[in-house]
Amino acid sequence: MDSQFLKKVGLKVTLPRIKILEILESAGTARHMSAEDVYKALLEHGDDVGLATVYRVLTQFEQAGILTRHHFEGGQSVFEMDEGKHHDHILCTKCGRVDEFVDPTIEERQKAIADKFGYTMTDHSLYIYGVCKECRKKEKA
Amino acid sequence: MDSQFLKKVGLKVTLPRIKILEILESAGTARHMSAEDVYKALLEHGDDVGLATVYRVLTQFEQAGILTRHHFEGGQSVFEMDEGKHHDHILCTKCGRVDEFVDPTIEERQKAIADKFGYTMTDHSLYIYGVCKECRKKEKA
DNA sequence: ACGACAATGCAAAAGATTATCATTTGTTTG
DNA sequence: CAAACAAATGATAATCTTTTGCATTGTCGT
Ligand SMILES: [Mn+2]
Ligand SMILES: [Mn+2]
Ligand SMILES: [Zn+2]
Ligand SMILES: [Zn+2]
Repeated sequence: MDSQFLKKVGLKVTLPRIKILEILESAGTARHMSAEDVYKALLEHGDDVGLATVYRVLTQFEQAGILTRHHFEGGQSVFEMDEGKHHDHILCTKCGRVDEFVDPTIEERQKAIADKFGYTMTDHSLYIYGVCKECRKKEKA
Repeated sequence: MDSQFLKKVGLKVTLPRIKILEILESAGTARHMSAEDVYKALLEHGDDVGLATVYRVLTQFEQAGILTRHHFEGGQSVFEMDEGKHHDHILCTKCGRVDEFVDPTIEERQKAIADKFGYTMTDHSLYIYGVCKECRKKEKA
């Protein structure tokens, strides 16, 4: 949260890092942001940070465990504050809406599958794609 | 399989398309190939096909339902012959090994989650990442 | 305040994929 | 079978996202 946090993970407390943290923390519903999203948000706030720095800092935050990186369909990486609790995502392919969920049964089954194939599981990614309720309404109209 | 298949889906029977089909069909264990992989395989066979054509044809085959496209971690799209039966993947992050599985319980739970959130599910992708047995052995040594 | 070293910004580079367009090839027709 | 037309190809340029090089600036412990 505060900048002492950065020191703790071995990163110097710089203006770009503080600003980027602020953006991510105050993102609200738009928790899932690409580097470009973060960059634009910074500019809108009047903070002039280079795009390359945004990329660098996001990667550092990811390695420090502050952020989680996702690979939604469509190319760019998206990041979100790591709130400690793992979750997966369901996305609307029409409007880009994102919802989060955790399903203990699925989590458990994944581990079982890894075991069965002799893998030590390090990570997994599950994305469900579909059309949300609002977008279905619009389509009918 | 044969080239009449191409006609059926509205694609002209051209040399590049036939060659690319052959590569994909005879891929064996290396079923999952990137455009670059296919391109290199063609060159090794002495078939001079342009990289742009490989990209175009793979996309066309995907749209025709002959191929399935996946987004494994690491940037490039990978393709595989569509054998009709859906499956998910578990990958070794050390050696690139890929295994395939189907878990009815997970499939079912995904549908339930989509319902719960009011989505009409159109697709989903599940990748489990880990270290395979062979690679664990090597690490210990 | 000083100095060592990390961090930044800009521009160039890289990697993957798509678009452009002149030329070639496949398919249809007579 | 050859002409005619449209579709497909290949070389290259362009795009998009992300990374890198490097000179300059900023941070932090002393
Ligand atoms: Mn999330
Ligand atoms: Mn597969
Ligand atoms: Zn929607
Ligand atoms: Zn392995």
